[in-house]
Amino acid sequence: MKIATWNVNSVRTRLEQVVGWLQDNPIDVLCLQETKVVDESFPRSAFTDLNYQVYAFGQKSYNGVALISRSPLSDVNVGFGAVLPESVVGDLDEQKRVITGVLDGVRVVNLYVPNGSSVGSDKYLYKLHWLKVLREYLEVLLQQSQNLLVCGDFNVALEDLDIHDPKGREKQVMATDAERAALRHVLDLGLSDVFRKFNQEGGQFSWWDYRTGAFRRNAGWRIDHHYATPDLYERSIACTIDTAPRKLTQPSDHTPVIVELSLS
DNA sequence: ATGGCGAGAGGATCTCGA
Repeated sequence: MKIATWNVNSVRTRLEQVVGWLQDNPIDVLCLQETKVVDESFPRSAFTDLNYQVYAFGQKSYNGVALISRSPLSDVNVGFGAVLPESVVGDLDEQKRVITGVLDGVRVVNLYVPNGSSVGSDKYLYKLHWLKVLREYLEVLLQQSQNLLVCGDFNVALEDLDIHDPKGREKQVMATDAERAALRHVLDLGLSDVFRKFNQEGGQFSWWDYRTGAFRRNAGWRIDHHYATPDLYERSIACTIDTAPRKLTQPSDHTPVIVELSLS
């Protein structure tokens, strides 16, 4: 089973590239983030024409996640509110950042973690709170299934190895100790970074700023991740970053990360 | 320290991303 995560920065603007990539890479589930479109306007037919199923959870202008799956998914649900009480979720589901479904006994959780804007800002505090609630959310999912693949745009670089230039990173959003601690607390539930099982090198990134020619300089960050529960982690046989879409004209600033699981 | 670039909404120039 192959699953990919890709922050496309508007699925409508990127539609031709996403469909083209899917034709070249016929994977089982494609997890999209930053679709930036309400569900009624999601370009479904572009995917259903390729015999993929579409499950979308979007909003106007911002955020938005979707699952594009070759086979129908079971038990699809959206938002933290699907499993957590309103007293915990509050208004967090107003931003569409969570969608999940099950394929062949694997629960795929597709996340778009808040960016956090700048350290100490309201959005930064929102991000830290969101990660706290994420832990509670995954804790409930783990009671239902021992096979979780949690992927998406985490907007956190866990190690200095995941940043092209970690100098001054403690003042930099996506790399502060508080963000790393919040994500590690989530992972302490028993989730492991599949990419690092196969690759311990630096210089391996999934996002490059549009500005200052960052991609040409490989001045990137590895912030798009696949995390797996122990059995799935054991069964993972590859995890790769495909930089090809980032080289196209008018690209997303992120590129796909693909995981392969051997479930036989 | 600041801005660089790009998308969406709306119809000039904002907000937001990371």
